[in-house]
Amino acid sequence: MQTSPDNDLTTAEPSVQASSHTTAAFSPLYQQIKGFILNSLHAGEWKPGESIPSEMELAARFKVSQGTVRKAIDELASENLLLRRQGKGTFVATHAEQQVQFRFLKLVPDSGTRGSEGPAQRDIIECRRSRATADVARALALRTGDTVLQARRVLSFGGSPIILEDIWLPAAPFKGLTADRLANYQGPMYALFETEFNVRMVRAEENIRAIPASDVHELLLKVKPGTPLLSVERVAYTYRDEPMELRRGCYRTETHHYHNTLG
Amino acid sequence: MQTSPDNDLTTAEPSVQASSHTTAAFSPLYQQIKGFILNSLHAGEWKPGESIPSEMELAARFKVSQGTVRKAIDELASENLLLRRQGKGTFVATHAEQQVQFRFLKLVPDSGTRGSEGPAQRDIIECRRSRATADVARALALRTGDTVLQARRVLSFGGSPIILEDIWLPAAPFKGLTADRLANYQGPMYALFETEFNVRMVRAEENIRAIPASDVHELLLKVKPGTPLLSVERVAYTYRDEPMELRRGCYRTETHHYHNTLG
DNA sequence: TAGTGGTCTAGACCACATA
DNA sequence: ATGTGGTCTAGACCACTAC
Repeated sequence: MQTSPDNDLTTAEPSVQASSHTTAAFSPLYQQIKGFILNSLHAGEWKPGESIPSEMELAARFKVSQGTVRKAIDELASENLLLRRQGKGTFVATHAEQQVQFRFLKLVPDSGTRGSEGPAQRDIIECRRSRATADVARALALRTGDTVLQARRVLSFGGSPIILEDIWLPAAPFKGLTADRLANYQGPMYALFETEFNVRMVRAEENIRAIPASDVHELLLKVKPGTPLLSVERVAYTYRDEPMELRRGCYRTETHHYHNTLG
Repeated sequence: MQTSPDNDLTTAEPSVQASSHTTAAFSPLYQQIKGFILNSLHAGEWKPGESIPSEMELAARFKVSQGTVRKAIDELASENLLLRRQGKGTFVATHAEQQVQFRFLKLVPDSGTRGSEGPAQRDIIECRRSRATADVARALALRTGDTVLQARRVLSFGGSPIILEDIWLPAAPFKGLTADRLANYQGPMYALFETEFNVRMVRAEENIRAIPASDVHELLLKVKPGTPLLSVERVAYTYRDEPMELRRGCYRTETHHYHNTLG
């Protein structure tokens, strides 16, 4: 069986495991189901916040048992791509929820919890289209000179400027995003990407160093030149491991620290 | 059924889910199995590197189906406490394996892979018994003044001193560990803890900041005072979430960086 | 050949949410 | 009352490892 006519989805259905010959191309059924679900997520068929079909329905659609679908969903849930809610259904994870609001921001105040300082203040310093330099292009899998959107902003907590961030986005996937829209948007930036451009950040890599503050930092973060700052370079990826954002942050760590858990 | 006489284990068997009344004390069978396995690991019944009983045997022992045991083991494997090897069995994870040698060290060279600079050199600067200060006691869940083992060492890569580490261990669980033994031991420190003291580090929390180098750093890391360094404070935990090690590291980040993955 | 973990199924019952 | 995900079972077959 390759495809079934009663399947209303436009994408190709995963072919059922061929147990007649044990070649190297073997892939477990549940992995194929998982790949199919990933495709649908990537295609935007099910949007962040929405529910996906029930396990029973997916099982019927793929002509496998509920347990096999369950195992595929289990893995996607453990990767934070899906969210299971007993009695309600399985939902596409989103950055818009309060819980996962700061899933990618590891800087926390030394005392108190996040948010105990009141709401963060965000000041856009700069926002424009530009050309990718060699290192920006490499991080975003572009070519040098390709158009990118660039933004610079300062995040303040408790009235003090703590974070200076430079952000680069590839222009193509964010077609229609104006500097103005970015500057005026209130709310999590990753939520904007989801709702307006169907770009969901699912994973990120960060490289961290200690660097001395420059004149720019003195101006924007109100620190003396030479003050040690945490330099955090982040590349965020979407469903298919496509790099979609480069972010370079400079964190003041006199009153905050970067918290990490090692499993 | 509470316990069965044919169970040869000394520890209490998990009581089977009481489905007759749905109280708040409900806990799934597989969670109880998981707890039992955790107990055995904590008690040192199965040692790091050894295999645990097969799924079938555990299922028979607990009088549950293989699938229920499998789910318990699945979770423990995903938490890196157990390691499954198809055809061979399930093994207690260990820090002695080459793969997971540096599971807790996130500092990597900017170019090349870890180890491309040749083997790390470790120089013990100091190693002695002392009394816990207030902050050390708090981190290790001790009382101020309790005896701790303290060590200071420098790690060099490619001939350059990169890391200065101060390590504190509670004296009680490491009874018999002499400063001499620590200083002369070759190999991963966490492997020594496992084999000699049945203390396995399964999890750690790190708090990171940027700090200026002091005179001590100038002496031991060969940097100018004021040079930004990465300050990494780590508390490592064993099976029952007991804090067992406090480690304060200062990393030079001119040629290395701290790498982190955000899920 | 035997034993291990890995996949898959079919069906039962439970807990939770909603109508 | 119905539908969802959560747990548990019993059994089949496959893939890998070791003897």
